[in-house]
Amino acid sequence: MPRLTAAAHAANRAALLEAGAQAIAESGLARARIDDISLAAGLAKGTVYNHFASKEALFRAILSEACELAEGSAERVPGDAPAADRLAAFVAGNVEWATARPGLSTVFARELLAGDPATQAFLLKAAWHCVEVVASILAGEVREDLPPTRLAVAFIRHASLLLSQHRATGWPPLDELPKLAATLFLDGARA
Amino acid sequence: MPRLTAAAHAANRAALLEAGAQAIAESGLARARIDDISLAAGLAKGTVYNHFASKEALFRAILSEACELAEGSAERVPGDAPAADRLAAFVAGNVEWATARPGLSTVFARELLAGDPATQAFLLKAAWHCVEVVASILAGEVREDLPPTRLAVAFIRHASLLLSQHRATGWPPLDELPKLAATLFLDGARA
Amino acid sequence: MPRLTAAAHAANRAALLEAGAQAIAESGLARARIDDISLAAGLAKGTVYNHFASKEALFRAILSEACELAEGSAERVPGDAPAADRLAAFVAGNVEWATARPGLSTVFARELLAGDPATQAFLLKAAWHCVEVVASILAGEVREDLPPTRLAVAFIRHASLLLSQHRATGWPPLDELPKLAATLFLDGARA
Amino acid sequence: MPRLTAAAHAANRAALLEAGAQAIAESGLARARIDDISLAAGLAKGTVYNHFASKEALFRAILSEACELAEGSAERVPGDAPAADRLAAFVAGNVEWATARPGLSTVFARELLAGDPATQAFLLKAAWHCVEVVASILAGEVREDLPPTRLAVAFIRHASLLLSQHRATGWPPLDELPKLAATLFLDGARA
DNA sequence: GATGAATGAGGGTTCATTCAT
DNA sequence: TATGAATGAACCCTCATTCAT
Repeated sequence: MPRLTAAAHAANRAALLEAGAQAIAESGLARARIDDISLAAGLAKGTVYNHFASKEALFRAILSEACELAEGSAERVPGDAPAADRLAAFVAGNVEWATARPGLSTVFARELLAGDPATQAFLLKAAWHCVEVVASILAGEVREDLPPTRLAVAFIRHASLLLSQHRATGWPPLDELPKLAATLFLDGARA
Repeated sequence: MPRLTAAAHAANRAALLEAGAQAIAESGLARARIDDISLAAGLAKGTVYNHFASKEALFRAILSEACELAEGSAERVPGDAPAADRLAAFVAGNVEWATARPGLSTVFARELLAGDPATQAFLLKAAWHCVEVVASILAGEVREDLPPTRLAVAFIRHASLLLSQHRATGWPPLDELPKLAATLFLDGARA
Repeated sequence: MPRLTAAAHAANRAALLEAGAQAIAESGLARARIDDISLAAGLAKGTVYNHFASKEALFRAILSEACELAEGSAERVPGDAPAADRLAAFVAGNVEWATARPGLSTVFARELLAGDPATQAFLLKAAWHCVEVVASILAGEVREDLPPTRLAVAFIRHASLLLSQHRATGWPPLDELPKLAATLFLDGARA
Repeated sequence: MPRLTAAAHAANRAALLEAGAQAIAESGLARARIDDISLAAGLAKGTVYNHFASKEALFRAILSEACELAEGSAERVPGDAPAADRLAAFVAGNVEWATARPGLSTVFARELLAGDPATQAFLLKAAWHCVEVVASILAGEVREDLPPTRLAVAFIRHASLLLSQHRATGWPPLDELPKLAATLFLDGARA
């Protein structure tokens, strides 16, 4: 008989995930401090360990949550539209949660773009449905010498790259980003 | 101070840069240990501090060296060739030193793709000539709505992304990578 | 308060004492965890503190229970028998409860043999009747230069030592232990 | 080329062993603090880890040193004397270093008398020569039903017990302890 | 300049204890 | 009274940096 309602427990967990994502986004996993994370979540340090076995486990949970959001974006891609629109819809879905959860998406993007091999493998496995959806959009659409699954991974990372460039420089504007990502990838930048 | 000593000093510094790049490539800046770096360079821990004021300074020096190599690649781009070939030549030059110095290029790519804003700014400033060369190749070639300098940065990061994907998965093959990077970027993946 | 509740309360307390003794026997006081103890007793962590003010208090209660069992053994020593038999009977009584309560007796023996001075003083005070009974058996029986009370303490610890050696190595066999303890102590090991 | 002479290094190590033994004797392994130990040795906390991989490793080194001293006592036992005198000489040798190194001998005795099985096994292995020497003294001297090696272990622990009783109560006096230990064990306490 | 032992701030993790339910 | 999530003090260990040799 838990003394805490399931809702309260989930709220604490969510607060820790959010605070953890923000701290890790700012400082990286190694320099983010458990103490800061728990305080930012309005909890004491020890409470972190009631929810996650270790800092590393918290980190994995953050990545998993990001993957779930990405999977959600993949699921909402319309089935019957031109390839460019479907790709743009996928990106737009991701931009949406990335805007709502900047810390989370920063951590996700960093690991997707530059994480160590084990973490990248973890991400791709956890978000494999995204890869499949993108690959199915690309299949039949792209040059025959380009393997669709590889290309799907490249596209997802390419979109992350543009989002990170938006964050650093303001370009491309967020509302044009999905379409630009899709167009650049499918048709290139040539005039 | 005799010349030989100066040569030895430079050799030690180079060894530290290389060992530092490898260690940071493997473990990240925070987890790379000065002790391991100095040992891998065949020197004692304290010697690191005769060459660099701090771990952070060593890190900056590593990034600077990578930027110099990138600048070298930019300088060797032919002046009179189709845009795609010139872009590919720039990428090929970078692939070349990246192959010879995998640790160095891994650190460079990681920071270029996912470094914190200050580090990205440092890199772009140190390798600004690369951006200008790429921008000059793109200028007049690309759609009018795409700002060449922004696009140049995007291209450089895009090429880094493909190199990192090659390292993780073997695709794209190294010999096709420069051309693929240029073509994808200019013309897209469409069949 | 109804009788049944009181019985349940006592049962809980007994379960905590037994679980505590086992955990402390295995891991020592410092490393035994309240959480494990309460779980092993089929209760929640907080309940421990409804019965004992602190881990230290639980530990004292465990020692007290062991002392009560030892006192019981002392009381059942026959009054009219040769000294060796009476000593052996005392040891046999202790072996009996030690067999039934291995955790408890392990904790007791450890503190008796190697506890800090305060704990040893606590034990001797709580089991002083044992010392008196053994001393009264020894009085008049042993060499004049040996103070009976000191010697009684030595005998009790000596018997504990043999029991601990039995547990570690299987020797001496449990059924011979009481007699061996008494004989060794009174008559020595000489052929 | 070490910057520290071997002597200075050994002195630091010895200081840490002594300080560690004292701290562990007082508080037990679990409650002894590395910080206190290093300060008592006149060094900083981190220096402990230049000599020992962990608190546990320091503890093992302390036990090993005690075993070496015990082995030394065993080696100095005269070869041609009555069994009781040889046993007493062994005990006297141990009393000697125990007097000089009270912390060390307290830790040793605690583990010998009440350590967990793994630690007891470690001690007996490291001080096995002691057991052999005592067993060879006892062989042929004791009743046939008593296995000499088991009995040797019992004797060594019995002597430790008397030493611990001396420390707690002042009895037996230190100068009589070796003879008393040998006589009690061989001939018993009977008048 | 090179060395490497010493330093000590820093932070992850544990777990006895509390207290609202 | 029983519960168990929250708490935060405590402590081991790491490792960048210093500095005497």
